[in-house]
Amino acid sequence: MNRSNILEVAKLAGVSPSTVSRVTSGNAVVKPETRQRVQEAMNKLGYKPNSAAQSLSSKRSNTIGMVVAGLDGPFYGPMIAGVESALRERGKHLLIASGSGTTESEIEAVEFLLSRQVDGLILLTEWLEQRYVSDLTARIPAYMINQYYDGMENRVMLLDDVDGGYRATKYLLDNGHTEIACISAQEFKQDANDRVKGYKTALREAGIPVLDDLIARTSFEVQGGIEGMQQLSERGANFTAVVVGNDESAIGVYSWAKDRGLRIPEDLSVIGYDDILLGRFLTPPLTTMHAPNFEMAKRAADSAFNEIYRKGSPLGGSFKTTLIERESVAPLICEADKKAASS
Amino acid sequence: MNRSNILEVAKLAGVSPSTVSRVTSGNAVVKPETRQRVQEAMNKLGYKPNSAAQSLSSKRSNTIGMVVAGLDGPFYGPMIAGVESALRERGKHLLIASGSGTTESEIEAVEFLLSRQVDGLILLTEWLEQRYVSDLTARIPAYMINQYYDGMENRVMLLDDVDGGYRATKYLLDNGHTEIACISAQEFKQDANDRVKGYKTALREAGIPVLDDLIARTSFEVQGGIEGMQQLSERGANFTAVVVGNDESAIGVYSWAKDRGLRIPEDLSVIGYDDILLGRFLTPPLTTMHAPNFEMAKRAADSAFNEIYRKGSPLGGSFKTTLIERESVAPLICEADKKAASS
DNA sequence: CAATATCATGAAAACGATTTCATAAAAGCT
DNA sequence: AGCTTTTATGAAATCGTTTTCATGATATTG
Repeated sequence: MNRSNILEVAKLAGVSPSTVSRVTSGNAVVKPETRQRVQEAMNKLGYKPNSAAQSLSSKRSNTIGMVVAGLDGPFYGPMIAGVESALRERGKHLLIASGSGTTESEIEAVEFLLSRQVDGLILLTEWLEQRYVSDLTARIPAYMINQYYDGMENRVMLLDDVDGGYRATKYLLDNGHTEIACISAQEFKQDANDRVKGYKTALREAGIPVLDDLIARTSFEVQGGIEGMQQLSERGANFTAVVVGNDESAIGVYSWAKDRGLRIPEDLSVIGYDDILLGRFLTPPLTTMHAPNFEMAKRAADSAFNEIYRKGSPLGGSFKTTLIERESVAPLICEADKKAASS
Repeated sequence: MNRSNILEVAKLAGVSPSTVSRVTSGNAVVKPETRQRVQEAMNKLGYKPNSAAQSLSSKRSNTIGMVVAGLDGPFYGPMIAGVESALRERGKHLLIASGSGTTESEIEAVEFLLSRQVDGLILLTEWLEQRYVSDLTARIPAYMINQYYDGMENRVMLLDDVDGGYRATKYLLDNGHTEIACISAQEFKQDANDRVKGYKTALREAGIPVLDDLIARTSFEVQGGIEGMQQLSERGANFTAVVVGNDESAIGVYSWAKDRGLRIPEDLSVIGYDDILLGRFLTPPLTTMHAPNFEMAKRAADSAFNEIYRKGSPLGGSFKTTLIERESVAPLICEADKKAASS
């Protein structure tokens, strides 16, 4: 298979193995004509460096590990794709390990990757604790997507969830709604909190009092949407629109509404968050805040590459959502007013 | 980080490095009390074998490569999860590379993995050609999921698509439908062909003539469903139910139907294939044939492990779909008849 | 033009395991 | 008890690179 090694190449090119190594790794000066000869020899032999030997010798695995919280969610795909493509472009490898909804499983995934001597880590986790992550970053460069930890601002790709929540709510306000509910995930979730924060800000800014009764904290799953609506309705809350923490739970809201004979958007306007593939095919198509997941993942990978293999400085990033207008939000009042509001 | 090496462990345990190696790799006899001592030494030092050194020395990477056709589809997640979990349980690693809808990109992904010296390959590809795959399997053990290639029966995890297509159609027939259309993907797709084959068999068996006008071959994407319906309608075909090649294109059918004011299932019964997450949340929830993707992927990994690391013989597998009854199929005739048919 | 700085390369020592071969000790056999 | 087989271990070679150090050749400088 990979028959030829660096010695054969060296012999054929009439140089020493060291020189061949300098050519392949690219991080040393080689006289152009020598490089040329070596390259020809490599082509002729179909030489590919043995990566195990490279890793052993250089103490680098040329591999980045990625830990994802789970693999069945709708947005892990694009994120993995983002990291994979960025890394592959640069000849680096991606090792994936997935958790399964618990802190322990995520830690186990991290340790598994660590034992494989990855050069860096990209974390797309949900349950890791601040303390653990702090310790971890002392051992290895770790980049986080959409999860904030103290003291590592510059290795975090952060979606501006406050802004996202704010703009989602604003869109509803602009459509004439004033009684707006909010369903989001648990209090210990940073992103959930931020989205709620944006929701509150938008309301206050519009001079509308924030009522705790209109806020339900459940989870980011389909079931969370159902439970959220359940809670709101048990409290006897009145609202014409709801800002949902993510698209998956918006599906739950749809399902709850259907069971109750509530029409969307006529009886209830719904705005989601994430922009998952399927939102477009719900009935009605879901209006949502698009999260640039692929881009964030790509940036995390770029950033990791840059710091780890190019000795650049760590580079975080802040990303904004974009409003995707579809059909789950209806203006509360007449057309004329709507135009006035959006202008 | 991974400070300690095999020598330190050996010294602490009072044995030779060879013996430590025999303990860690587990494939040699070591006296129980010696093993015990070595294990204690390893624990005390927190020793983890350096996998690069292992690979270099043993000419094994302990890594299986997986090539997926893309990363955004709804079923890659579960499949990757299946492979990942099976491999991790056994201490092996998973390297992923993804294609992007072309033969070249898939080949590139394979070669990338090969250059990383993976010990085996799991292929979840769509565009690789018979010839290439034949050559490939001469170089490295490769397992296929849901894709059949000549001469490698025993390394293929095959979903019985003929049976699936048959049963989907049968279900429609049992519901009293006799004018049943079929939408599936291109002729060069094995799985698409098989599903159509099952459809035809069921029809014939029921004494219903198979009409080419009722069969549209487009693609397995949402757009494929839309185009399929378009074609059927342009031909002026009459039908009360449609067997769709997969759930994604069923979404297309839904969308086409909605645009035309066609109600599902009152005006048109639809049955899908795959059982993607979102089917449950469509309006109406999609009746479909569940494909055991996670299990197939897991089995592929088990099989690869067994052959590659345990010198077992290659092991293919055949899997059956299960009918998931939801609400997109309605009996064509009265309730009494339906009961009679299903009994 | 000598003295010095820079460049391009080679020799050889790691890197940390696995594995073959040899051998001493223990067990089995007649 | 002597001989053979089996079992458990160690010594040493090996895997294919990278990298440090040394060195000869070139270029630069006052």
